[in-house]
Amino acid sequence: MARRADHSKEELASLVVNTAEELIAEEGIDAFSARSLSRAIGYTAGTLYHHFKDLDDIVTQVNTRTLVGLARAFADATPSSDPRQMLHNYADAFLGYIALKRNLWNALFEFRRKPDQLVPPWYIEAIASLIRIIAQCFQDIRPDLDDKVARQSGQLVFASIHSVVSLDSSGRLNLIMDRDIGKVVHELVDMHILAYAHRAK
Amino acid sequence: MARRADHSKEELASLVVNTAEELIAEEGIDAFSARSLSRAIGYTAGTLYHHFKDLDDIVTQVNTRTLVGLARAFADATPSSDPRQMLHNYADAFLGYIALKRNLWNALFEFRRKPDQLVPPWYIEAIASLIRIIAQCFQDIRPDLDDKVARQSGQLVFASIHSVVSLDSSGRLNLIMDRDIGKVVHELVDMHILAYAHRAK
DNA sequence: TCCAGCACTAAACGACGTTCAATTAGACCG
DNA sequence: CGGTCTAATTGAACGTCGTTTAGTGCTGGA
Repeated sequence: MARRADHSKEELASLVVNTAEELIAEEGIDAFSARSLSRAIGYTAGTLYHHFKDLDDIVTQVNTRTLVGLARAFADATPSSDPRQMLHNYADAFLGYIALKRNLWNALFEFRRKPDQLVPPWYIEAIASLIRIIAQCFQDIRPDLDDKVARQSGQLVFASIHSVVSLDSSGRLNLIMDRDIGKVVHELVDMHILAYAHRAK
Repeated sequence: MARRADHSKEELASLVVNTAEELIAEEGIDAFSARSLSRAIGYTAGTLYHHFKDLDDIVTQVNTRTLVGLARAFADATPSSDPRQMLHNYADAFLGYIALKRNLWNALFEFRRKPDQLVPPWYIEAIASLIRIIAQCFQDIRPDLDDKVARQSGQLVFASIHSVVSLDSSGRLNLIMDRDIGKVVHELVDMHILAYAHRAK
């Protein structure tokens, strides 16, 4: 066959990314493949490669959406004037978002790009902006401390929570602990708050 | 061909696991395959399946060795009478071991077993015993606290460090923070000590 | 209306994990 | 020693994967 009038270049591109997102969300990243995706959109696998560099390219676009969605979830977190409470609210926003998009979140960290391939800079920036939000809470708890310290705490708490969550999503949290993920995350938040509040000036 | 006198059943089994360990250590879990392993030992891929259930079975045996090695590294950690210092020494033992066996450590957490497959119980026990060692340090810092709390702190610090290390090994730590893994791990330890020391009774 | 160029397909490549019929070397028995 | 049974090993096969490419025919512009 040859050219089809079914979709314009742009329509096809967004059809691909939309369908990829649905497939990953429903079946998980392991069941996702060039062939299953092309089958789902009614084209051949080869067609994907005329519109995208490779599968990584497609997954990366899906991942970007996932990160944007998390940013929105943070923005929608229950407000509070107490920075400690706010940290817990962010934690809940995080937990809620991930519960909703488990497979998509896993794709962000489980999908194996080719060895040398470097992470797109807007990934880093998207995460950095989330960490800035968290760091602001720490800053509010102890305004006398250097904001470098607050940023550091923000990174640490984000990394800690991410790790626990990803252990949980991949079914390996019970390798390390026997408690519920929600409990653990809030314990971690309390821990970081407690440590931060007692830091030497 | 048929039966060969090259190796006894036991010899072949340990040849397989030894070679698998070497291959994973050198090339990483991604480059590891039934075909590359069988090529390395001078047998056909089919032969592997007469001695092991599947590849998962082989990787699991390698992973068990990795865990045992980590336990030994903990046992060999620099002793100290100060429990806080000791926690840092364990952290260094952990970092040192992983620096040495990066690919093997990644295999433990990156290898994707089939969906339903459950983690072997001695995995969990091996990790639990490491956490007990860590929890003991916490207990020593504040003997007045319940030992449940100490265990909980042990789990949290283990999970946190594990996560940061695995983010680092998979090249994703810089998604979240810009600092050296060693620095980050010791910051985490300090944070957990600080929080633990200030816990309400 | 014609044609160049583009979008698309189908087939192919070399990998992967896994299975299995066929083969045959070694073990055992008489 | 000869025969037979057993179990270890092979090689080919199946269906999967990501990716490439030659060829085909539709479509937009002249």
